[in-house]
Amino acid sequence: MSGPRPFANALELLRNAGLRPTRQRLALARLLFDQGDRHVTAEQLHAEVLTASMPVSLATVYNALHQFVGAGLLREVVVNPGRSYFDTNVSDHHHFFLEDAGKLVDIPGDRIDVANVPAPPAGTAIRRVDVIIRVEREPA
Amino acid sequence: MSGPRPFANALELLRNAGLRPTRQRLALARLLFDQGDRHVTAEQLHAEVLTASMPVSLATVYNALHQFVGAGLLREVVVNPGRSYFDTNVSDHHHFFLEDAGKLVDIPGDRIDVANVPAPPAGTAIRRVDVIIRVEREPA
DNA sequence: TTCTGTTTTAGAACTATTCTAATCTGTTGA
DNA sequence: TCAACAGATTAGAATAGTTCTAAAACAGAA
Repeated sequence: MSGPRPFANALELLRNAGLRPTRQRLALARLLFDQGDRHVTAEQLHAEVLTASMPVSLATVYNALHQFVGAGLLREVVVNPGRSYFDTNVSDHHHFFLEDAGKLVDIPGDRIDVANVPAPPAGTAIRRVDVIIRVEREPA
Repeated sequence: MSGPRPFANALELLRNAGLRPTRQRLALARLLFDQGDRHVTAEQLHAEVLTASMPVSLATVYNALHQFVGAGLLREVVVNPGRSYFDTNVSDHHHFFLEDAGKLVDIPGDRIDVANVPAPPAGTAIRRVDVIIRVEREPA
């Protein structure tokens, strides 16, 4: 009865995804989905859930993140070698990547046009189009 | 006097980039630039240079790849967490990424249109726009 | 409750990459 | 030509992020 959430609560969200609503997954789902759109790394989320006095192991954080991606609740964004971001916004959109700060900023799908996409190589089908606009601190 | 190369030879290419033309860098530059456009990982290039009976340490391969990127001879493409690709095509273009095979395929810059790019966040300037079209083996 | 399959966990293992400190090499200038 | 020095290379250790393993804990069904 308060925020604009796609599901009534984390429990229902997990049930809909066919994931058993364990304490750990509930805690993680709440952190991820009870705020607006977020871009988190596994380490960040792990730190948050520990701070929230709900100890969850790092392995479980990774497991849950991947299960959420598999269930379409989360999207993995790759911008940096050796570190994955998980995006709670799974609608059609793209990203600014602030290289200095290591931060992602959403660009709504309708705020950018990608046209004339050539046909994919023979025997393959397009799964997704990712546009990443890398920005840097403006030279003084 | 044979192939279509942007520089007469690896030696001149390194000199122009302000890099001392050592044996190792010459060997790597030849492998990278004497063929057409390539997308290699550090490990792949290391394996190639060893096969070519010119032992070069992995650390040197990484050093050289980064120096080549810094000199604008190479471009780093990030599509996978935990593995970098280096692209010898530094002109304006984009990529198909064949997820099953882990292969990159160039899309010439003029074969795709990215329009209406929104203004970058305050205080930042666009450094590069990357379009990655992820494709998968066509479902049978 | 008890049972069963799933989930969680600590810690080890793994992969890609970077660092370190010693050795070597290319270039410069005498 | 050669000495000297800055820069480059190297093996191996170290690091970061992630995945794996095997054992213990748990959720849900009966």
